[in-house]
Amino acid sequence: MDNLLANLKIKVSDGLFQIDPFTSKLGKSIIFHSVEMITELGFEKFTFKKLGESIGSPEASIYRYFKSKNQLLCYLISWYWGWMECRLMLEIANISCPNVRLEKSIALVLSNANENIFIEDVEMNKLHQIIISESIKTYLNKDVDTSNKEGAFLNYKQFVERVSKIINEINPKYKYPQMLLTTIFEGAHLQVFFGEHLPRLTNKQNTPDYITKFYINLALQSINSSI
Amino acid sequence: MDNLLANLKIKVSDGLFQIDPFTSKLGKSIIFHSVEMITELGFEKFTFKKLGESIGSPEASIYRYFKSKNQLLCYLISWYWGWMECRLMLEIANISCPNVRLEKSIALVLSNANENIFIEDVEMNKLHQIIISESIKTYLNKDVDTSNKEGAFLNYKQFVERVSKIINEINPKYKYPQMLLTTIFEGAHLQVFFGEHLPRLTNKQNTPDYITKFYINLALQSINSSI
DNA sequence: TCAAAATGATAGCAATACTATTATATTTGC
DNA sequence: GCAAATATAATAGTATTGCTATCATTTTGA
Repeated sequence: MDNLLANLKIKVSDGLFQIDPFTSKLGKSIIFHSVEMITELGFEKFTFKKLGESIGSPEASIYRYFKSKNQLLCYLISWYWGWMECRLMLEIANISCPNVRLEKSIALVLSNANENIFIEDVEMNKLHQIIISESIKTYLNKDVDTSNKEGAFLNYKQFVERVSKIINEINPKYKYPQMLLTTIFEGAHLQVFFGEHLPRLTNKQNTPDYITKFYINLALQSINSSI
Repeated sequence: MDNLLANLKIKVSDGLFQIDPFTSKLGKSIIFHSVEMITELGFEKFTFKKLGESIGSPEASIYRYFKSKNQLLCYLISWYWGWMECRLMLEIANISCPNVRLEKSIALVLSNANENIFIEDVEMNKLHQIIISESIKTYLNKDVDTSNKEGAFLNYKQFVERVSKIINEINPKYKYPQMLLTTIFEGAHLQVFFGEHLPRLTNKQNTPDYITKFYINLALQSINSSI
């Protein structure tokens, strides 16, 4: 599965970089080390200066690839969702039952906690941690409309779109597929975080897939009950 | 209703300030102007220097009340949830049916968009906007455990706790009340934001209360369906 | 092989997030 | 009513951040 995707170039909107990082050694190094560093320090304490030191390149060189650390974060997150869309296609291919496809889609969003896949040397596990803790920061700010125009959320929107089509197969009259899905995806990420840091805000169980099961139930009930 | 709460001091954990802002004129001015300014600029572009200028006091004086702009944000958000808990108590008092109480609780979380209430001169409408766009930033970071120990999330936890007790009245065997509620509350805030900035990630309707209705349905279905 | 492109080395700059010091008001307890 | 305590103002300073600019050097691809 990782081998298959290893030959696949994940498309990211060209408003999210100055130079495509996967066209050079330095660019790939920026991606690799930024994932490591943001996972370790968190986005607030992460700086291009520190990144430069860890890469062994000057800060200014990084700015040739990404005009700001925000743009880099947007890139990483978009890249993640591009990859998730590929995984989704493989995961639901040749499965006729839309309910099963939906279940697999939801499980996929939470799957990175269990397995670990490397793409272009990047530990996708760590990128998943970044998605959980940092992705919301890319849109919950005053520059959201600009980022949106630059295509920052395209891959995420496409992912949501694809799954929402499955919902419409199950129940063509269901009116809120996107709303339900973003509730579930963002909620799922949040529950992972709460489980680790704010347990009173969740209901952590011993089974590793309790979050997945909870949201699959939530989804199916909502979709099937409404007329 | 605002008159009633006007005489009520909202309790905020004392780890969230250096000097209680409601004990002095300058402190109140900090609260008032910070709400105005964070709403307008967003948290990232908000600084104590700008706040000082708008108040007419030096930056250093603000640091005597709050050790950082993060602490101030935590204070504001905790104060909001303290106020919401008061509103909740009033809202559900003397209502015997737990389903109705739950419905009113969920509606309450989204109510600030419609009405506007002033507490201590603060437009709670604007504070609600801050909750929507900024509150997640208080916990999605590497200092979350420290903030948690300082009591930053106590008022929110209490609010969730109270509503989760209503869920347990409806279905004592329901295992995920906190999980369901944080999914709904955070989701509800997010859908408001998406409706304004990222419409492809939601399903905006013409009716003003479509989000409320969606989440009330979601909640009741989930609670009643599980054994 | 030679020009174009990418990278490195270095400097600089305005803004941010604070801390520290001293002077001046303001409140308060007696 | 007045001294003492406290709060606030005025000012300065510092390390870091988030960039931009310049020029030398290395790499590259045609």
